[in-house]
Amino acid sequence: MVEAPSPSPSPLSWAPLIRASASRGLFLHALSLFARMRAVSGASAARAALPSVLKSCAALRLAKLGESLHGFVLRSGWASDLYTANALMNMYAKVQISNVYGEKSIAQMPKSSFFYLGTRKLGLCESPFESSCELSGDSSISTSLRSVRKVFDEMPERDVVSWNTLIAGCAENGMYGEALDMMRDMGEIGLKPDSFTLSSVLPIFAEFVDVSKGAEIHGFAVRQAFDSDVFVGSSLIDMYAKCTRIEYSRRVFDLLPDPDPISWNSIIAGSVQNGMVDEGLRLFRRMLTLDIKPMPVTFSSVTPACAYLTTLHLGKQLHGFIIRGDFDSNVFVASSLVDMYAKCGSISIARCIFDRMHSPDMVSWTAMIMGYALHGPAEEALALFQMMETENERPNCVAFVAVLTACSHAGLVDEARKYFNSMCNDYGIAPRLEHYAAVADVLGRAGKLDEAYEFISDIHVSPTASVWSTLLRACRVHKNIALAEKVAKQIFEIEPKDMGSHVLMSNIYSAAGRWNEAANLRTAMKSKGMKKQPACSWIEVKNKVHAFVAHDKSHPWYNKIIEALGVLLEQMEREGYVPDTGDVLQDIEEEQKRYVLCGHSERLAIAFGIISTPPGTAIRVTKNLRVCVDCHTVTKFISKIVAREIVVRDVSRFHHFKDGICSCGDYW
DNA sequence: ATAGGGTTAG
Repeated sequence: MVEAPSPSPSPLSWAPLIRASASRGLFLHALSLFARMRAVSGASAARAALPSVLKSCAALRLAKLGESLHGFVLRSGWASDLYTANALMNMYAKVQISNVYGEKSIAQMPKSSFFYLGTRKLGLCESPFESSCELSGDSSISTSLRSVRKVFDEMPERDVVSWNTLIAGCAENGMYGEALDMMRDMGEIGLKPDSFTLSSVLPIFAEFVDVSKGAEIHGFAVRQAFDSDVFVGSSLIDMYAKCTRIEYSRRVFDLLPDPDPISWNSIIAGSVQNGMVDEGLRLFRRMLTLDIKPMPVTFSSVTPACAYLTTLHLGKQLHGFIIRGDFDSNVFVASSLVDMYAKCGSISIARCIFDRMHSPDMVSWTAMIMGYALHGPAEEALALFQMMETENERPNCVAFVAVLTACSHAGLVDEARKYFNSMCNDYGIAPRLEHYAAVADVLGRAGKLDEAYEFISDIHVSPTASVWSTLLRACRVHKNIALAEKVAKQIFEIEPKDMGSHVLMSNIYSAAGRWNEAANLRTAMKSKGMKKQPACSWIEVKNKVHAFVAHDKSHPWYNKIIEALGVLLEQMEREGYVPDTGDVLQDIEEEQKRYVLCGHSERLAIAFGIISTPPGTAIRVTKNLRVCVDCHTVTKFISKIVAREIVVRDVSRFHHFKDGICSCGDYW
């Protein structure tokens, strides 16, 4: 990277050399050249090279060197130079400093590291740079920004670049109001916002999910013909995607004359995040066929699609790509892999990847803890949480969602209370609905229904239907009809068309033999025009996904599947299986109910898995609803009869069936 | 010469 020093160039030819290095990304080389130049020529020769030198400093995040260069600029009286001042602003926007310049006079800064560099062996940074790096905490971010502002304020003249640098600095530091005010201010003094300005402010509307303001910017971009700029285009795509207007994102993308890898990533990430995972995968494949090189971010955007679909074979293919591209050390990529393997049922592979990460961040820890929470071994989840705390990683609110979910899935009442209190008191995190829901769930499931009711009633923000419905489910388990009715009333007020709760309540009535009320509820559902989401299960066999809905005869193997189920049913009945028809909502004869149960989609998927794979192969099925009680029992029997491990992922967790036992301990 | 866009956990 660093070329052998050539004979000293004449004073005038240093600057172009330095500029060339910086523009090729050889920042360290640019700094070395600058140091050599300082050693052999006077200060005035440095002037033309300063913007590139400051840029290199910014790129390498060398705060102390940047400050001492600032001192050099002030002492030389070049602070009024437009390009130099712009570069200074940018430098402060990129590095982290601990004091605003001026508080400790920058002009008096020691002629430190970069003069020292000149006498060192030219080459890679050892001490001068490492010791000059400031690795301070969050509080210094706004400190740096105040220095950006100060340079800006003291400039004798400013151009669009000066304004854009300040606006971008504000936007990146969450000072959204200021950024937008400044965009208006620059317009008022006659400087028109350009494509740089727009791509800096558009993420603000993405963050605030303000599509109307974002669309105003889009209109302006179209009128000024900035909409073919890839930077503006990518932030427009992202803005619309974050505002759940993925169709607009797509239009912007399709109109981009020359999308770059980041534009591709914006549309792929947007599609996946909006649930259009197939489209996201299609776009990813198209990107590969167009020979556009994927980047680490591309993989962290696509991998969640496999996690969502439970398509382990696709996920493994992506993992292969990632390893071949040498992206697996990227934290974002590794975290998405941990999550993907956990959600595809391979918790042990997830753990391997997690253990090999050099510096897992909060997202990585949380993905792993959530993985255990979903699979059942709550001890592992709690142990990891504790390990994380001892490593001085500060859990955030999502990490607590994960650990509370682990408690709730394992019925650990005391631990749930402990973590909830620790979150509020030790970490000062305001509990959100997800936290209340997890604690209410575990209380309710433990039979402490009244305590759960009080707990939810105490929530200061208004609880959503989903928080109450955890309690409704507990009421069903503990057969408390009075409380169930009270809870259902609350739910139907908030969410009159909540399907799951109607079904649950109707089941509660049916189970108690109160057929009239159950029937009334069903009539009400019909009159509200509610349609039950069809239950669907799918399974991967030989890298192909087979999907089943209840009583779906469309699968080519349907007859074989029913035949196999019949054989299994006979064996089960010999071993003492009695159908539990409590979950069958319809008011029909018992014999018909049994028939309904037999058609449940996960049974079709499991039976298909058994007859289409060699004996002993584990079977992995995913279902879009919760497993019903009877299917859970049946699957336990089947796992024993055919001596197979059966892994079922339903909407809330994984069930690992083996030898007639399920990892959830029949608690879900 | 100096400035800009996209990513992972719920």
